[in-house]
Amino acid sequence: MLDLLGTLTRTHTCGELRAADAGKSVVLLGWVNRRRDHGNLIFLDLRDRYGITQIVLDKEVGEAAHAKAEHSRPEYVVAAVGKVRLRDKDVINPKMPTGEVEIVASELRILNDAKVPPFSPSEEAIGNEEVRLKYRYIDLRRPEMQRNFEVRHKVALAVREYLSGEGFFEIETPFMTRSTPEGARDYLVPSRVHPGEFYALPQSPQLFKQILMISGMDRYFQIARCFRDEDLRADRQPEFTQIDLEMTFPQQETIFGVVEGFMAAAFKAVGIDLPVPFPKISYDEAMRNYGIDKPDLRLPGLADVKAAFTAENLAALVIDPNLPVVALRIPKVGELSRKERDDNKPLFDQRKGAKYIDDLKRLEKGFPEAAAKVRELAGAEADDLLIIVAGDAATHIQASDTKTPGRLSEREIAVYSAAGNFRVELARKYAERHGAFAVTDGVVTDEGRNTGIVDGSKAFRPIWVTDFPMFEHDPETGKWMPAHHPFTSPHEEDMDRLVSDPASVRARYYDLAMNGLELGSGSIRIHQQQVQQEIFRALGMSDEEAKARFGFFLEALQYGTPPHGGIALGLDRLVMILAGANSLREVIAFPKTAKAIDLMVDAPTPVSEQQLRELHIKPTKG
RNA sequence: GGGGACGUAGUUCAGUUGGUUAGAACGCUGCCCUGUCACGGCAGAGGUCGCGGGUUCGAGUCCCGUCGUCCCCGCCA
Repeated sequence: MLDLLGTLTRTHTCGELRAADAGKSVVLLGWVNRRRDHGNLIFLDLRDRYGITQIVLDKEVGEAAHAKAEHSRPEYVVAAVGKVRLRDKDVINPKMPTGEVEIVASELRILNDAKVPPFSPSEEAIGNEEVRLKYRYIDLRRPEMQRNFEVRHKVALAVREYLSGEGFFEIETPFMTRSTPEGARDYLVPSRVHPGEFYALPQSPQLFKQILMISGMDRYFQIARCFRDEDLRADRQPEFTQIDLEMTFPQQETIFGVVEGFMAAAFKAVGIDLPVPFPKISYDEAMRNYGIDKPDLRLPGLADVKAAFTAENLAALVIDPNLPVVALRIPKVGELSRKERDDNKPLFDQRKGAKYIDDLKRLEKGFPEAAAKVRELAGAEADDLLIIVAGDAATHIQASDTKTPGRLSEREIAVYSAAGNFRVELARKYAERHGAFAVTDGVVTDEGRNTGIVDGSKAFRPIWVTDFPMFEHDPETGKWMPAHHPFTSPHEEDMDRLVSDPASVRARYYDLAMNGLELGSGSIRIHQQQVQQEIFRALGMSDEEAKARFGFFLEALQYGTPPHGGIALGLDRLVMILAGANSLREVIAFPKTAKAIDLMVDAPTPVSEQQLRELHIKPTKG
């Protein structure tokens, strides 16, 4: 028989009572975390979002309350009425913030019972994610998850406060909008009123926010839900949240300043000092130094070691002398065994004509001078893992190595990115040995938040990546594709080469990367209608097609569009980094599986014939 | 669309060369216990070895298919 709450009111949370509260009469409400039954003496650990407090049920103090405790079980919801008592010195629990006190309960009410849960929120590690997602309400009771959502809340709040203080208005844009197929696939919403027609869920509020600039809103932001119907990854969910902003009359640096401001504020809100401004690197430099456009600065970059080899050396090693020769170095990993090297083979992408040398001992035997020079150029310590990556002279691959002065060729990029990806894979695999990733784990702790600001300069390494190429060449279609989105402005001094030499055109486009993760992208937009049309043409889009897809926008551009620009940052990814999590699912309350299923509500599902008829939809399958 | 890992009790996992009645820990149930905090002690319950088919005298174990979860490539302007 369950008890009624009646007029009982919570006086304290389960995390706040301390020695100074001794003697107070209190009412605590929460879930039974654990029960320790000693016969005539029972301990209940009562848990809520704020912590755990021990309740003592002594048969001699209250027989009825003691009997209730005998019947209570983990996850029962109970009310404890009693007095705060200082614990004797020898039974103080130093591991708990409330460990100096306990509640001597005179009354215990069982407000609700609970089935035996498939796993306990009091367990440290739960492995089975399927079960966690199905019983998400139990999973979310775990202190770790509650902490993650506290971080998420604080970050979002700090961003809002900061941007508001900088004059940004938070403005909502529609969820049901027009399909403008660009990059990702749209989620479509059928219209009942307009047979055969569909709304689309926004992939981002891109065009709306640009139109808000045309509208003279000056500074806009939104913590916006976005939808993309693409395959999932650990860091990609079909619906996700972006910190989206746009402003009128910015220079690139103006936007960097705003982002650095709210990032610092967000980190400060969870107790971390994030130094500003963030370093900057051009796309080309990023490729040369890290082999990737989202560099992880927690580990050393690539070193150019071509100078270590003579032409004869390169020929003997079957290395293409016209392509880069670089060394990747991971500290403290040490020399790899034969077996380890074999195991690592699949981690290297050999498809694009790159090769690597990971047996430095053998290189030292055959080419002692070159090997010594490589070590020197790479700045390698004795216990560093050192691997050389170069172009394979024996592979003839179909890739353009036409060189635009000042830009990297496709083949050069292939070698750099093979090295860069290998570096990332190995760094992840040997994370325990080099220890550079461990710092982020547990930086956001209760201790950190309570004792002041922690120095985050080593654990969190943001970097701006700038000057991306405007176009990418698609080898399959032979067309030039926008490297990013087609509303990005080219550099003013590159404009005249839009048609004559598209590969050399730089975009006023920038990414913010942190710890090897792309946190966000933005750009200075095109604000002149003619330029926008030229870009569409350069992309092989006819004027008619452009008009059909973006006519409303091209029209809007003609009514006094100010120069404008902005950025969108993934809130989920940001919180994931702060929480030290390795999946977005840890920081999204109700996420989807890799197959885009919600295991708790079981979505998607078929719908009734009736619903389909009303929407004028006839499925071809199922 | 492709590659890889995994799937055994509620949970985490073990299960040898294919061989008797499939095990452990935690959890769960009952009894005992007044200072535990991962309480302890005794007793007990709990299994379609993901599912389907095949090979075999015999399959958790081998083969084929299928489903599910995770990771990666493609994809994600």
